[in-house]
Amino acid sequence: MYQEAELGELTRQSVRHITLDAQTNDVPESAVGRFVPHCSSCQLRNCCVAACIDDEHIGQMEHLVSHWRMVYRGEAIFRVGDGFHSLYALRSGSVKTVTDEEHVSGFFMAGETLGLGAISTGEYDCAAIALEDSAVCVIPFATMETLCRQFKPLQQHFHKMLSNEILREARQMALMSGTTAEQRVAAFLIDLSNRLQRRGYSPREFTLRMTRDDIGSYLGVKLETVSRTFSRFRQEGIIRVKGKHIELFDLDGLKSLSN
Amino acid sequence: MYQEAELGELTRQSVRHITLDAQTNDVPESAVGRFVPHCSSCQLRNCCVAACIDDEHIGQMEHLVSHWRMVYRGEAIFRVGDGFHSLYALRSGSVKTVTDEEHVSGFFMAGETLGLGAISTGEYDCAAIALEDSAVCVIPFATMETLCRQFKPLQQHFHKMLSNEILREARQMALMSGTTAEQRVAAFLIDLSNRLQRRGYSPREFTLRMTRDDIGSYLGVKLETVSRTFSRFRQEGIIRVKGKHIELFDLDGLKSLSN
DNA sequence: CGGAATTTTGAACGCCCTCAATCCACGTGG
DNA sequence: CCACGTGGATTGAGGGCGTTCAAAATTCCG
Repeated sequence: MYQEAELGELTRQSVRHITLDAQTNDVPESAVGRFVPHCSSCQLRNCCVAACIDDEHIGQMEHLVSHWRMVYRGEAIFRVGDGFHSLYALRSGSVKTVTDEEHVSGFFMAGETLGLGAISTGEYDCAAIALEDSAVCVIPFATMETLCRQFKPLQQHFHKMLSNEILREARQMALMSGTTAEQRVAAFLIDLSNRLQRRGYSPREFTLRMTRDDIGSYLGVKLETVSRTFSRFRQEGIIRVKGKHIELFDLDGLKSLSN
Repeated sequence: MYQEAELGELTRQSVRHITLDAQTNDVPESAVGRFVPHCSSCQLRNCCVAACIDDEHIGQMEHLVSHWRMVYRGEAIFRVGDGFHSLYALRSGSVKTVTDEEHVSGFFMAGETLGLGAISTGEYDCAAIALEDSAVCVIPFATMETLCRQFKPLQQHFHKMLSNEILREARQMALMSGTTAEQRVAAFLIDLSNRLQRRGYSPREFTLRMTRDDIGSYLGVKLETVSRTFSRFRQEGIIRVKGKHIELFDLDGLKSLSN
């Protein structure tokens, strides 16, 4: 039995502690939890920023995360051009990143980190938009650098996180160069399936949190092409799609299509 | 007056010091300079790994670079699957990176760093092939991490280098999504022009070190399309191409075409 | 329950790819 | 010095895949 892919327990039991920010923008500001979360008891500890720290030192990592924050569906964690001060570790929910020119550059789920592209310029190069109600841990970057100088395992893990983002994008570039729409859509579904499985969800049945337009933008094709490809896969008995709900009947078939 | 874009002086005056590696592979091994290069007197100091270090501490950075190495045209600095131990700072010449599936993922010139994608997995995810006779500084990664824990400016600069690579690829992905072949080729030429200008070369006239096939793979189009686009630009009086030699008559025109 | 947003499906078009022939630059050897 | 070979570049013709435009169906959400 797999757990349902929805807003995690952790965030919900803390909702009563939320304090609303007084200086709000014209845009409705998200609720902000001012209580420091506990990495040591976090369910995501194994796949998150602190994945490298052993039990002995995990206590010292609590300083890494200043607080956490709720982001409701459609709201932005950060926008293009915002000053960069923090990384964001996604605690629950899912998020897309979008460039200035409306190009979707990535989809993120629990345990993954947002904002790595902003380090070099000092401002975010893309906007991070919640695809469903989500919770993020706020990691002040200055603190991260300080701790990285003190804890070698954290430093090494952080370097791997950065490098991994480079790899992810390199793979995406290769995918978008010289492949058909069918291959891209198949690879997209396989990728989602893998990442959900690693988090304890079913790899064969899940809910797409993004629109066809988002998927198309991410894959470099039009939304109609995504829809048509889904339909073709369904006619071939490989998948079942009903709106955002999707079932993968033939994972191996999809994998062979993605090459 | 711009200097000619060719093998730099620095490497040539050191050629007499080259010692050939005794344990060579079946592949002819490149010459290896065993003498530690001097960052403090390097012409590339401003754009390279040690760009962040002030005069007071530059002496301590010499330990960062263990030695340098010649790589002749067509030779590999590293290959896919090779164990990752070092980063490579390109000292002179130019290099392309190629994935397993023959996809060209990047072109590099003097001062730029190769191998950042290998940190996360411990092996290189692409091959680095010299497009002309080139020289690279070898930077053992363990040393880099140690020095990053000791020198905050170096740590910050290194993080920016990693982040910058993320940005570069994100821009490339955006370029390859929803743009015409014409826009891609124009953007490619503008990018090359900018990077050459920053290095003191002419932004309006230079030599393409890579083939049309390389360019096409990098941009996600076929080599014939690259050739045709060059020809069209020439007919419109925007550029002049003769083989690998290229002149950009109308930089502003190209820039407006790339959007 | 109602209206907007999203998705699906159809038909025609166009950009880029494929296949193929020719041309050109360059290095090699006769 | 030129003939020759080879890899790269150019150009043409035709076809296919994804786009564009459009309309209908469905889903989602307040």
